[in-house]
Amino acid sequence: MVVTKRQNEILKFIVEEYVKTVKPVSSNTICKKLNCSSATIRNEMVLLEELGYLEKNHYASGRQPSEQGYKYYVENLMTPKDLTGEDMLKLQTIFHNQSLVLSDAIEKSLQLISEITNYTSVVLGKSSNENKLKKVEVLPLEDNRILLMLITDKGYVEYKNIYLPNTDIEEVIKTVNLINKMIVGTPISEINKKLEYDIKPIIGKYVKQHEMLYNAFYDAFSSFVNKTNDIHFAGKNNFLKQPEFNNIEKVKELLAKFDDAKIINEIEEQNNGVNVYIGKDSEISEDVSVVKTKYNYNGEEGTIAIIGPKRMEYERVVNLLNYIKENIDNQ
Amino acid sequence: MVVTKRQNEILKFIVEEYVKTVKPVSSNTICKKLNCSSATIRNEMVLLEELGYLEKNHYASGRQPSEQGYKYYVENLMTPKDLTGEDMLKLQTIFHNQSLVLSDAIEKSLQLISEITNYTSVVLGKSSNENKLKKVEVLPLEDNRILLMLITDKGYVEYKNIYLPNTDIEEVIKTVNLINKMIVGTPISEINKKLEYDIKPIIGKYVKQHEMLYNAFYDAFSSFVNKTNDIHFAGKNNFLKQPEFNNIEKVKELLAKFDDAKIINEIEEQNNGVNVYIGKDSEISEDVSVVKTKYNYNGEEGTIAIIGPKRMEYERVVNLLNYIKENIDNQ
DNA sequence: TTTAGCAATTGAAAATGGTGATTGCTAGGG
DNA sequence: CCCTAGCAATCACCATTTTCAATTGCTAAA
Repeated sequence: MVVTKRQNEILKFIVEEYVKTVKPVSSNTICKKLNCSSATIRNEMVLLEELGYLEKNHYASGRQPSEQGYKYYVENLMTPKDLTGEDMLKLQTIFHNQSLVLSDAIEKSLQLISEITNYTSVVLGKSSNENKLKKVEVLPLEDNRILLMLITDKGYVEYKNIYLPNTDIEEVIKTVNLINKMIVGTPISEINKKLEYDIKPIIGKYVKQHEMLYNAFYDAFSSFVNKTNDIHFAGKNNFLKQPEFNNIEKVKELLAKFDDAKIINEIEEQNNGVNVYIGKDSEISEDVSVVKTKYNYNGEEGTIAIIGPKRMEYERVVNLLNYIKENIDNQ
Repeated sequence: MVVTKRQNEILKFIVEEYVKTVKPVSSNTICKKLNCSSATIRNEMVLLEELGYLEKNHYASGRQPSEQGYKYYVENLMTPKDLTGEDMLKLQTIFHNQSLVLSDAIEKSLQLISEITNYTSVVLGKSSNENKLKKVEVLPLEDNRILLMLITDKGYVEYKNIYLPNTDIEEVIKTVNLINKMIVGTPISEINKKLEYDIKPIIGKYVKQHEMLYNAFYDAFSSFVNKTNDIHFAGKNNFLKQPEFNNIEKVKELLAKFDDAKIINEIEEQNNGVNVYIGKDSEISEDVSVVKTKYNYNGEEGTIAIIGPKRMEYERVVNLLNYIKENIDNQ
C-alpha cells in the first residue's frame, strides 16, 4: 500500500504533537492544522493504523505513534534542519573553547545536552583492555606509604595508595623497578597471569611484606581489567522528569540497567554515522530510544549516546549529535 | 513523667515491628507478645503518645514511632548485641582479606552493607584541598600526544591526555620540567594563582602552542580543586526499594540531594564515635536517617555514612558500622 | 489496675453515576 | 469517488457513595 502525501503529513504531525504533549492526538486537533474535516482525518487514521504506524489506547482514544510509526518518522519524515540558534550557540561555546581537552569537551557537551533535553547521555571510551603497560612507577610518600601508578601506552592511569608498615621502602622501590623491566609492554589483559607466574617469586625474594605488595599489584591490575570501559553518564536521573516514567517500577528497572555493565555492550556495536534505535531495538527497554554515534579522533575512540523516552525529539537529538560528531572529526 | 518498664517494652516492640512491617502497630498485635489485654496496651499507648514517642495517622489507626520515639529507642532501648552471624561473616571475609588496600576494603564493605540492608552508603575521603603538589610528570605517548600527571604529597593523582599537533614534544617536556621545579610544594588551592602569574609567561616563551598546554594545566588543576572531596556511593538507588519512597517526587528530591555537593558538608561535621541522626537531624530530608562515623588510619581520614529511611534497622546498622570502625582502627 | 464490650472513626477498596472526549459508521453532497 | 456532517457508541476520568475491616477511646464491671 502506498502512503499518500496527506497521510505522511498527518503522521508527522501526530508524532511531533505527541512528543510535545504526551497525550493521544485527536482527529480534531489535526484538522485544525490541515484543511479538512475531522472525519476525513479519521478515515486516514484508520488506514495509518492498518499500516501499523498508529496505535489507540482504547476504543475512543486519540492516536499515538507506534514503534513502527516512530521508525517511519525517523527514516522518512524527519526534516534534517539545522540546529536551532540556541542549541547551536551553547554547543559552539564548548567546542570553540580552545582550552578544553577533547575528552573534556565531549563530556561537557553531553552534560549540556542532558540539561537542555532532559534525556540521559553516555560517553563510552574505548576499552583499556587492549592497552599495553607503558610504565610502573612508585613514589614514596610520608610514613611508610607508597604511591603505585600503572600507566598504559594509550595514556590510562591507575593508582593505588599502599601502606607498608615495617618495610624498607628503598628496597620496595628497587623491587618495583625490577618488576617494571619485566612487565612493561605486556597487554593489560595478560598481565595478571604474568604477575602470578613470573613476578610473584621475585617479589618474595626482595620484600619482607611481599604478600601485601603483591596483592596491591594484583588488585591494581584487576581493577584495570575490570574497568574495561571508560564510561560517563550525564543526567542519569533525568528519566524521573519524563511523565512516562512516573512509576517507580519502570524507574527502578531503568536505573538498574544503567548500573549494569551490559548496557555498555549493547551500546557498543554499531556501524558508522548517527543511528537511532527505537523501543525494543534499543536493547534497553521497550520504553526508551537510543541515538548514538561513534567517534575516532586521532586514536581516541569512543561512542556517544543519548537515551530518552521513546517519545523523543528525534530531530533535535540527531542534529545535536551530528553537530558534535562533526566537531570532533574536523578538529 | 517516668517511663515504666512495660512502656519501654511496648515502645521497643512498636519500633521494631514498624521497622519490619512498615504498618502502624495495633494494640492487638502487641498484646499477643506481652501478657495482657489489648485494652491495657491501649491505655499505655495513650501515655506514650502524650510523651511524644508515638504517633497516629488518624483516629482509629495503629501507632507508629515518632521522630522522638526513634531517638528514645536509639538512646535507651536498642540492645547493642553483636552482629548476627551472617552479617559478621561477610564483613570478616573482607577485612581479613590481607590483599585489600584499606580504602578498597572500606569501599567493598560499604557495597556489602548496601546490598544486605538496602540502604545507601557513602565514604567521604578527606578533602584533597590541603594537599601539596609533589610532582608534575609528563610522558610522551604516540602521535604527538602527551600524558600529564599531577601528584600530591598525600598520594592523589590527576591526569590528562593532551593532543598537541605540530609541536615539538621534546620542547614541551623541557618546559614542563621547568614548571615542575617552580610549583612543587605549592598547596593545591593556591596553584591556579601561581600558574597564572608565574608560570604563564614561561610557557609562552618555550612552547609554540602555549595556549593549549597552559589551558590543559589550568584545567587539570581546576578539576583537582573542584574534586575537593573524594566521595563514593554504594546503593544510590536502593531508596527505590523502600516502600516509603514509592512516590517519584520524593525519589527525585533525594537523588538530587545525592548529586548536590551540600550533602557532603552536612555529613562531614561530627564528633567521634558512631552517631545517629534521625529525620530532620539528618539535614537531608525528614524522611531519612543517617548513621555515620569518622575514621583515621595513619593519616588517611574520612567519614563513613549509611543513609536509610527513618524506619531504619538502627541496631543492625550501628553494629555494622561499629564493626567496620573497629577493624579500621585496629588494623 | 486490668479487662471485656461497644460505639465511633477512619482509610481503603469497590461500586456507582455523570461528563467529556473521541471514535466509527452512515448517509448525503459535491 | 472523495469529503463531510451528524450521531450513537465507547471509554477514561473524576467525584461521590457505599461497604468493609481495622482499630481506637471510653465506660463499666471484675
